[in-house]
Amino acid sequence: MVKPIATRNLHGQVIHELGRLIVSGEIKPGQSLPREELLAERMSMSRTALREAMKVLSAKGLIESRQKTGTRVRETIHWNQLDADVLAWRCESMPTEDFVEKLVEMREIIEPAAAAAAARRRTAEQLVAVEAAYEAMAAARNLDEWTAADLAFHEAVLHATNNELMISLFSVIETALGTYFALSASTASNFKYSLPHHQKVYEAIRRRQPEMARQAMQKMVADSRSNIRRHRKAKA
Amino acid sequence: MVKPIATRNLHGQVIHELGRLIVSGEIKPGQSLPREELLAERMSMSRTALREAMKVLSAKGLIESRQKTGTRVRETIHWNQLDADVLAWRCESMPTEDFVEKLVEMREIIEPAAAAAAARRRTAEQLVAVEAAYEAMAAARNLDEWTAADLAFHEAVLHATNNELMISLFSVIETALGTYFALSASTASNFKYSLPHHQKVYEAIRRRQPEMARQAMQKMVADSRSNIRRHRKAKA
DNA sequence: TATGAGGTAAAAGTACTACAAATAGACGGT
DNA sequence: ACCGTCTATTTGTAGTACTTTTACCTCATA
Repeated sequence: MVKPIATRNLHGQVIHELGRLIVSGEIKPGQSLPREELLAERMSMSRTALREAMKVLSAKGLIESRQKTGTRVRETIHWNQLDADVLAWRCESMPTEDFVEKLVEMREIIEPAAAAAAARRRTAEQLVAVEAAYEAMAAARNLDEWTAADLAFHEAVLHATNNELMISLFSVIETALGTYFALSASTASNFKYSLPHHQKVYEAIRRRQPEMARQAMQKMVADSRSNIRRHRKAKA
Repeated sequence: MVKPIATRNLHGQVIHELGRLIVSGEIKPGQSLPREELLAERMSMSRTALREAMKVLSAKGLIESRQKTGTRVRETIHWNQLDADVLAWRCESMPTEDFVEKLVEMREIIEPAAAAAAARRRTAEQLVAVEAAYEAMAAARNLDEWTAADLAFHEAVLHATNNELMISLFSVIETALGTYFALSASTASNFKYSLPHHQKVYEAIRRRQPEMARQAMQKMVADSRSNIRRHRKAKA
C-alpha cells in the first residue's frame, strides 16, 4: 500500500530529489535547469542516469526539454497533479493550508459519488473487502492499525465502483488521509471516533442503497473537514 | 490544446508504440518484455533510447523493471489511468462501450461539482474566459470550431474552480468529449444543440449561483449521455 | 528427503565516449 | 532595416564496458 520509497536506484533518488525541488517551488516554473552535462557532474552521476530521471519527470509533466534551449520547469497547469509521486512530493515539504483544503474538496466530490456507485454495482467479493476493512478498523488497537484499515476501507469502496478511473483517484484520498492524520495527531486518544460513520457507509453499500451511501460518506468527509478546522484553530 | 503527437523523437515514438500495445491489451499484465538488449535490437534502436522510453512508461505505472527478472507489465490497478497519454492510448484502439460509460460517469461526478465550485470562487478573469469560450461556441460555423470551443468552455470552468487537482482532471473530460464527438459524428448537422445547456451553466457561474450551476451542468452531461445511448441503438 | 549455504549467470543499472540533429542567436550581405 | 546563412550550444542517439542485484542451480549437510 504505502510504498517504501526505498528507491535504492540512483536515478530513483534523483527523481525524488528533483521532483521535490520542483513541486515545492524551490525551482520555479519557467526556470531552466543547468545543462545535462553540468548537472550530472554537479550531482556526481552519469548523464545517462540523469536523463532517465528527467524523462520520468517529464512524463509527469513537470519539465520539458528541447534541444539548444535546455530543460525548463513547466507551468503548474501541465503537472500531473493527481500522480501519486507529485502529491507525495507536495506533502513532503509541509503542505500549505490551502492545499489541504483542496484535498478535502476533492474528497467531498469523489467519495460520496464513489460510495453511491459502489452501493449500486459492488460484487459480493468487493463487499467482503469493504467489510473486512471495516472490521479491521473496529478491531484496531492503535493509531497505526487504524490508519492502515481506514485506507483499506476507502480503497475498497473505490474498487467497488468497478470504474478504474475512479480507482486511480485513490492517490488523492490516500494523500488527503495521510495529511489528515498528520494534522490531527492530537486525537490519538480517541482515534476511533469516526467508526460509526464508516459503519453507515458500509451498511448502505451492503444493502445496495446508493443515496444512503452517498449521504453517509458525505457526512464523514464533512466531519473530518470540520475536524481539521477545529484542530487548526486550537493550534493558532 | 490537442497535442500534435508529432513526437519526432525516437523514444517519443517508442513510448507511444509500447504504451498503446500495453494499454490496448496486446501485451497483457504479468507478461514480461524481451530483455532490453534484445528489444532494442528488434526495434533497431539503442538500448539507451529504449531505456528512456521504458522509464516514462514505468512513471505512468504501466511497467516495472527489476534486475535479473526483467521488465513486466503491471496490473491495471497500478496504471495512472488519469494520465492524458494513457487515456489517449486507450481511445486509439477503439474505445470499448463500457469504457465510454466510465468516462461519462466521471464527467457526471466531476463537472457538476466543478461548475458549483466555479460559481462560488471564480475570479473576474476566469469568468471572462468562460464567457469567451461560450461566445466562440455560439459563433462556431463548423464542427471543428465547435469542438475546440466546447473543450475550451469545459476547461475554463475547471480553471475557475481554482483547484489544480480539479484542473488535472481535464484530461478525462477532454478524452470523454473526444470520444463523444467521434461517436455522435452523425449529429454534424445540428452540432449546436447543446448550446442552451452551456448558456445556463455560464449564466449560473456569472451570477455566482452554485446550485444552479451544478444542476445545469448535470443536465448537460446527462443529456450527452442519453445522446450516446440513442446513437448506439440507432447503429445497432 | 529436506534444507540451507554458496556460487553462477543473466538481466537491469551505471558510466563514459562519440557523434547526430536541431535551433537560438550572431553575423553578414543586400 | 530586413532576411538568409552560419555557428556554437544543447539535447538526442548510439555503442561499449563495467557494476550490482538476485533468481536459480548445485551440492554438502542434517
